[in-house]
Amino acid sequence: MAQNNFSTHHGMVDILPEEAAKWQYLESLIRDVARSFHFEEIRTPILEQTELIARGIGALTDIVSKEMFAFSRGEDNYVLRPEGTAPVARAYIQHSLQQRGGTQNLFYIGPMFRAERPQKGRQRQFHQFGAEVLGSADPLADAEIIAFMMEVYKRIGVKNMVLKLNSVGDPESRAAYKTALQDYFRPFLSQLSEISQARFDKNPMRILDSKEPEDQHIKANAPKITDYLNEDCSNHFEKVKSHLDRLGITYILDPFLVRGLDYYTKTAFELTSSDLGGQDALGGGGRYDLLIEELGGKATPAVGFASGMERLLIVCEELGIELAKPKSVDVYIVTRGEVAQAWAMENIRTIRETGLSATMDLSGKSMKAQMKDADRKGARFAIIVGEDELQQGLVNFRVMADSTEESISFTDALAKLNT
RNA sequence: GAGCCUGUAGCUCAGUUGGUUAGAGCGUCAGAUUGUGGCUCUGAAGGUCGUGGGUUCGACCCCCAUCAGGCUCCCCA
Repeated sequence: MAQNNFSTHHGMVDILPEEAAKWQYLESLIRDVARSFHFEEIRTPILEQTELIARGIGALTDIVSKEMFAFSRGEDNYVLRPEGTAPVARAYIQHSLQQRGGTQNLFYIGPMFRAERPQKGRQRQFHQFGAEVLGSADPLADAEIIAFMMEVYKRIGVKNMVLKLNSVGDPESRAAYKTALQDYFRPFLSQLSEISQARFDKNPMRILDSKEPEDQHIKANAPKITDYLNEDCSNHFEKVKSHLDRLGITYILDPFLVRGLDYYTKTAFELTSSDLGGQDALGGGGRYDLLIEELGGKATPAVGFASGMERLLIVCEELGIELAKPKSVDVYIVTRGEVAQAWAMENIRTIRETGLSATMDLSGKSMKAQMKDADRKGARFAIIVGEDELQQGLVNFRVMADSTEESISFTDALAKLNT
């Protein structure tokens, strides 16, 4: 044991081989869904300019005000990206992706960073997969994004999910609503929780999001934003709902659903699971028609979602969904003596070239130990060679499952492997 | 950032009111089987008892701090 025990930083974990196999499965499933929806992958840097995140997500949000991993180097300010949408929007502008024509239907999978206090389902480095449709104001895009998200969970077999849907309106609708909300809450101001009181002036909509017990009965009768939507927002919302109905995607309307990022307009949604515990959001998203303009691009309507990989894994664990079968190797070459080791090192390539997986002992263990290793690795066949066999031009070909073994040429063994 | 709970081998856990060399199962490695896995038997390795202080003749056990994890908030993925 080393004297210095290094470990991962607070809230950051290693993904060990058994876990990594599950990740590979989930990632490939997500890629399959992306392929069938014909969304193209985009990979953006993990470090972005701090100002991009602050401007995109909103300086007053929790993420920007207290959860960023940021540092400076010379003149430049770096931040580990806390979410994926602002970077994708930045890339869209930087590379003039609208020039590719049509809407840009993009997806991503990757690590995100937020300096929150870790707990189950919440880490400082976590992973999201998400998708964006950039360049469409049509409710079709909202429906497509939600359908994409739901398809991932459907293919995995996740149950007990609730899709919450709301519209947070546009600036005009929101201004009217904000006034109505403040008028409603003002008489109760002293009874509200401290947090909610602080939100009263700047962002009264967030009061609706409160889980503080003293706020619940007060907010229960608060005006609903859906009653304050202007005609454009209202029509949009109705069309999103009817598209979802047509797709057979069930949802519940949650007039108090307010998301924590400033850039949302119109559609907002969140997918929650009762199998998650305290951190119950599997994913969420919405429309952000003003973000790209805010970041300096041409006004471009867009909609997207983001989902947590770790939370998806927790849900699968809770539901007993098997994500990864035990990995096994096709062929294990067991050797005795240096001549045989050298022969194996050279000829294992031939097996691999046929498309089968093959491995051998790399540490000079006894044959018994090699056999045990072959068993542990789930080898279907063992090819056992020593100097005697090599002199006769033969190998021992063993079928592990039934322990049958025959002495044949390596060429014949190769033929048998592929039957 | 706040409150509560937990922290003993790689893993899951024992450890008697504080009392000598801290245990088990699983796993790992080796032997029984001088060239052959899964079962069985035998043996070995593996622990600064999360870390650092303090109390005490003596601390895995009591106290404080700290780190890490869990739960509830906050908030989100």
